[in-house]
Amino acid sequence: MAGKQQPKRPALSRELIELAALELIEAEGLEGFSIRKLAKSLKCEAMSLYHHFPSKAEIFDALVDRLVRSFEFPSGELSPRQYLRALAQEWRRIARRYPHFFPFFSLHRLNSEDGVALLDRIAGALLDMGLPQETAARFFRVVNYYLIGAALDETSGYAKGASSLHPVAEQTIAKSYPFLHQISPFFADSQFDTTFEFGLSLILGEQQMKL
Amino acid sequence: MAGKQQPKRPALSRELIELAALELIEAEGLEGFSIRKLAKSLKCEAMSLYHHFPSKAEIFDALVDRLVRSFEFPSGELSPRQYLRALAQEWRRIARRYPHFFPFFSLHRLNSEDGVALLDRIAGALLDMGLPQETAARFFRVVNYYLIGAALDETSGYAKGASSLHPVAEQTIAKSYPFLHQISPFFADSQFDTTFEFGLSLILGEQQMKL
DNA sequence: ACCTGAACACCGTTCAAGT
DNA sequence: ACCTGAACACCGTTCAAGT
Repeated sequence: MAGKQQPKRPALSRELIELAALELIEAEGLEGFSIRKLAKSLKCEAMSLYHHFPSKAEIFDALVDRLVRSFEFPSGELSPRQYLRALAQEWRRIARRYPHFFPFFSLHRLNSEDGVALLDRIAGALLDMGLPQETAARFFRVVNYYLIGAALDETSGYAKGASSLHPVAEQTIAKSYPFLHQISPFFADSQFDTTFEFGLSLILGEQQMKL
Repeated sequence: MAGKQQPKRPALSRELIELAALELIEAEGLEGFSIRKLAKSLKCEAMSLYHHFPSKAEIFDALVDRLVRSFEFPSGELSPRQYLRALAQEWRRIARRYPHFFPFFSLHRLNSEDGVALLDRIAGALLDMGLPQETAARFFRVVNYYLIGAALDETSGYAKGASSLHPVAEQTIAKSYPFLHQISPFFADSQFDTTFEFGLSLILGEQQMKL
């Protein structure tokens, strides 16, 4: 009724741009993402986005923070091991929710305000378990190394990841690489959970390799 | 003496191009690399490179294979644990030799002929230790996850990696994030070796977390 | 066989301008 | 305040051509 004309689309906002960016990345991959495509998906000009973010890097930074803030801490009465397992599974959940963005996320230092808050809370949980500072620090990092490697494998690894342009055929492996062939069934996607738990139980000291 | 004119520079070859590419990547970073800059560093036109490699992706593939072939297996009388430690250190050596290229390397499946040969040889070593196929397979992957996470941290992590564009100041951490502040001295570069060995000893079953 | 230069379809970003 | 369009300095790659 008002004389004002209705806009064809909702006004842009950081929130809207971030959500569209994540969607685009998950649809097209990190390489397939561009500011210009993002603008198209939002039905605006590429330059309009610069009113809300000063650069592409700032958009990606905001996405890292968004993932960080989505981290949900376990609640309830949990033993230290149960708590650590829950943290690990939460990490995996985020990786699997954003498989294409995850490599960027995991190579990024978490030294923004949101990132530091997350790290501080995890550090607090480890110290709360009674671990000495040095042990807590080293263990924090060791578990993190494992989670990053595992999540990268799950999201961009064996089956889905960047392949060689000249991959060796399965039959060639069967014929010429007998050791790899013997163990390769356990490298299937369906084996991920079991392998992940195995490694976690080694690191958490619930089981020990006999070598 | 011959009538033939001397060329201003040696003829291009895959070898020459690969070495120059690695040098450029380590000098400028993965993002800073381009076919055009590579050509400039070789004093030729960008298009000349296409006579030797059909695409940029093929060059990167060749670099992955080059790193794979540079992997040196331990020799001499070694216990299983010593052998595994030597493999881990060799992985680290390569990561540190090519810190800028390493993230690309570690996100790439090793399913080229050279890659598969490397994986097969490592698989053979694990089976040789008497590990059952399933254990060998899962352990292979678990150690690999750890090595990838650790090497990424060492080459592009805490101190050197892609930072937030709005990093939190050290003093702010000291004031507002007490848990992180307590453990952060152990996150220094100088602590890498000790932390790395700690995690490795957990995974190799030489020591167990008490939680 | 080996290399070149112009051209094409993309990038991120600057700038000056429009409402 | 919010958005636009032309332009700039880059990309990887195709194509037709030069020796």
